[in-house]
Amino acid sequence: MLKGADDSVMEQDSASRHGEMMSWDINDIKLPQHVSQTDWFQEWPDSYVKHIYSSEDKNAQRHHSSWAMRNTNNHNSRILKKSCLGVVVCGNNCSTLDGRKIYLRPAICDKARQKQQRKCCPNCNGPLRLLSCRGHGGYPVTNFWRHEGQFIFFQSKGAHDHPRPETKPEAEARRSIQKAKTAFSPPSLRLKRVQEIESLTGAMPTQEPLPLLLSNPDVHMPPANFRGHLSKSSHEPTLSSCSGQFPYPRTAGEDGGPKEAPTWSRSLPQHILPMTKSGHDPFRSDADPLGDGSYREKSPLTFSGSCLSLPPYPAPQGGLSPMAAVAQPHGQLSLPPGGSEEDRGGGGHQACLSCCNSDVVFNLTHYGDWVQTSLPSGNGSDSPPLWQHKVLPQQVSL
DNA sequence: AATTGCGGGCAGA
DNA sequence: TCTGCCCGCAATT
Repeated sequence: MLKGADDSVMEQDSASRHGEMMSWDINDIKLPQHVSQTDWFQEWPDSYVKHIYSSEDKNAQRHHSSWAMRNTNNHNSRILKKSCLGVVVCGNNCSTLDGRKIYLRPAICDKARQKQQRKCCPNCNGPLRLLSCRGHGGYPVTNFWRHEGQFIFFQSKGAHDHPRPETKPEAEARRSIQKAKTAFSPPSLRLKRVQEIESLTGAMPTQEPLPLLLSNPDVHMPPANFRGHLSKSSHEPTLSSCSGQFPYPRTAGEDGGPKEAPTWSRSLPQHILPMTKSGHDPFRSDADPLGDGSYREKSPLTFSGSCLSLPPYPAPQGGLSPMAAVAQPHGQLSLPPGGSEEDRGGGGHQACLSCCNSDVVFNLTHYGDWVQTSLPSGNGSDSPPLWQHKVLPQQVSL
């Protein structure tokens, strides 16, 4: 009987907690003031979810999202509204050799986005196309942020009907790579340098993380609510988050994420660059590789990290390195007929070096170098996970 | 150079 | 009145 009573109490607690967490709307005059537990920051909120973050949460303070969200004027200064810009895809719908799609992050600024769309697909040089978000009744998914006291209320309306774009750090890194590309020596010289380094080390040189976003049908993305089932104490320094799922846990049982992954989640881009540029970001490496605070704007020759590994040299069978896959300037690499894209990896490393865009190759190398070495504690806002290199590439799965 | 937030203004439902 | 969207501005990164 006592147990039954306890269960009843627990159920009531659960129900009240659920109500506390969910029975509000961002437009309510009065939002819950007594929140027993706040949520862990969600990088990829999707569907009609609500979250209550601590006002101490730096990500929440800055209204971050890994979706490309632009500010939208809703004529309400109390509620910040953002709408999704979708994802930039290749107009040729090209795939890399291992079947990945190109999913770039739309620039937030209109001007920058127009400029971005005039550029070419990094994989096939084809035109880029903005795939608009239409997940909210034909309109873009909207996110709402509202600061109330010690809490920051978040509400998402609509389910993204497009793949995830690369994250902001990835996009920034990609831009810096492109800058470096134009600033440095001509491709022929770079290629030579790559080959020289390879001959010395037996491995690709490490330069910049490759932020190019690719989808990999073979990579299973955990459901959107996966993160919600991680307990705060269960954070192993796993590499699973390298797939783009930020390993932030949410209070157990509070996940407001979608119950099912959207259909396109099977081809979600593989977010391979879990670094971010500021200390409040979950993947910021507090161990600045340079130790001088130059984390954000690294020299193209400095080491950085990501979670994507290159296969041991030479490239193993069955998997052209993502870099090599990306590095085909003329689109589909001419390959022996008959092989599937997944089968084209054999010798890809060298094939890449011999025929692909050496700029990209040069930037490819150290995917998988970074590993999460510590995990958030407390509310997660003060102790972001630390990412440090290096991990043997073999330890990192693609 | 790009992001972010704010706010004016317009149009359609 | 609400919503979506365009635009420009200023501060920040």
